[in-house]
Amino acid sequence: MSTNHEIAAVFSTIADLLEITGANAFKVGAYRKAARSCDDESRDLGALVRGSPAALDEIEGIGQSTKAKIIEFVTSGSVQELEALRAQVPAGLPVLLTLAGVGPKTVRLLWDSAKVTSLDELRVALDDGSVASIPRMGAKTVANLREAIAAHDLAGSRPTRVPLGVAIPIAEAFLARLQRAPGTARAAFAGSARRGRDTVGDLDLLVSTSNHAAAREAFLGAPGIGKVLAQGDTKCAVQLASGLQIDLRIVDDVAFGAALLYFTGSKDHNVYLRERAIERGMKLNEYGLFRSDAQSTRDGAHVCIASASEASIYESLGLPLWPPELRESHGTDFTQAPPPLIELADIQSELHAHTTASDGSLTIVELATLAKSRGFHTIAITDHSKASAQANGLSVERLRAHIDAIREAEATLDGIRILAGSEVDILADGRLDYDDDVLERLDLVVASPHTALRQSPEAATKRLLAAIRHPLVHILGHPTGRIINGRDGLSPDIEALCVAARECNTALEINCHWMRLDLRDIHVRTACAAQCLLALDCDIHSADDADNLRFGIATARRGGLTAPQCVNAWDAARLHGWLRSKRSR
DNA sequence: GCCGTTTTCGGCCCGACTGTTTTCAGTCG
Repeated sequence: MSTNHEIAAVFSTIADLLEITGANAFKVGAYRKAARSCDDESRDLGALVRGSPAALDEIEGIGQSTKAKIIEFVTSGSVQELEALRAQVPAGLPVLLTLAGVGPKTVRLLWDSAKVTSLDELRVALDDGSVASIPRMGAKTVANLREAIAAHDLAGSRPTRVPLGVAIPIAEAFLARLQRAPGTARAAFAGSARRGRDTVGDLDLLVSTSNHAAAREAFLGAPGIGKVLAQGDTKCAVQLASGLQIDLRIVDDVAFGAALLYFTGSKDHNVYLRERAIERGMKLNEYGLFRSDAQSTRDGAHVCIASASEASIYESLGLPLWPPELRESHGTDFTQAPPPLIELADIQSELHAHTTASDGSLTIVELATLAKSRGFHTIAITDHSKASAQANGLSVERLRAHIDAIREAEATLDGIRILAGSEVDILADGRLDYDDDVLERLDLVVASPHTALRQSPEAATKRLLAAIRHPLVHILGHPTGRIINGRDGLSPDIEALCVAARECNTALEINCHWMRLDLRDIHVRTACAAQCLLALDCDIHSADDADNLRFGIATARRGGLTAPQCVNAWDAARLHGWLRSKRSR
């Protein structure tokens, strides 16, 4: 776990414990926000404390108290206030907060009235009737508690967040149902999926319709639903058998923009917009932007200032329209124009693809045809190098023959450049898996770490810097090697990598596969600030992999990437000029 | 606990659904 995650966990735990003790809700919220900020911070907090602690002041939601605790944690390994809270609250209580429908008030009530201090004691208290004897604890609540415990036991080792690439197809299947329902005007997914986060905690769907009941029925009648969590006239929530929760909001079409804005978030961005509305004598909710003295419900739509589109609401608040991917709180100044983020249509080449020669399922010609069908001007064939034996990596002899085959394929196909490349292993010590005389013969070299992914941050930084600085390397492939919900991968000093990449004109890859998304969003932010080149590649092993580009684009946009900084968005002349610049011949 | 174009105190987004209640508290997003 990184230092940032550890500190976030400290603040999150403090928030949980404070909440159970009945502390001021705004104080609890401040700790939760501090936790989010630490998790989202791209710089290593440990390094900041040791190098430039004043920089902590720039982090949104970090004030004097939380800053002192960050320093305390980094220098001593613990936080006194957390230890003091732990002494007050039984260790087994916070887990009760994770039960569905159970919040701090309920935990406190169970603790005070039934002497419950752990999940096991709650089970006993439910069985012996002591929970049922508590005021306001009726039969239904007892049943819900039992179910929540069962769900908690079942969830067990299941990751709580679902990869974007798994969530989006589910969202789109639901949207297709909603779009077929009578009365539906518009349907969209919102929430963190629309903001393009690499994983989502749940799915947020929105439908505008003249027939709320039909939309609700279409939603609740979808296959795969394990449990209905809520069903009202404007809001429904279900849990799929897989555990994924899906929330649906149903609104009239006139409020679609306001609802989309509200449901897209982030939470912090909603608070920002709503506070800005208040400052200007207005009120913002999911039905629209209203004069603050006006009726704010759906019935008051006739006096609303803006509601049909997100753009109209931003404009009425005196703000430019911000893309969903940037609606987070990183100290962004939302009064300024957002950067012109890269789009799917900007991508003109694929520079990381595997054939049947190593571990891909397509031939050279099939890959080239696929790239051509996408309107690309260039595809690079980059099969694995010899060290990746598990992926049938190519020996030098096989690589030589492969290069010939690629040249031959290019001669037979019009309208697409086919580059002879390789995804070369970066060995644990930073050396590459082919000698320079072999690399020199390739049009393009992607250097990637595949093994020794648990080495120290220092060793990883040294290893990756060597690859970035290698004069024959064009792209550093999936730099950390992380697999979402699978392995953490390397934790190199990303800022150092970005600075070196800029100096050497080497691109850092955003691997678009939804299991990787590596670099991740916060790393891309660092890369954009350092103005180094980035590559957006699908690491194609089969035809479907090309569809992962959207996920990489989302990650790139979250990092603030614009087209000129992405080598795949360059026209052929510029791209090939850059590739040749790393070859002496 | 954080924050500032009505600043160093006094605020802090807003609404839906559920369960247990005869008007609301708790939870959630």
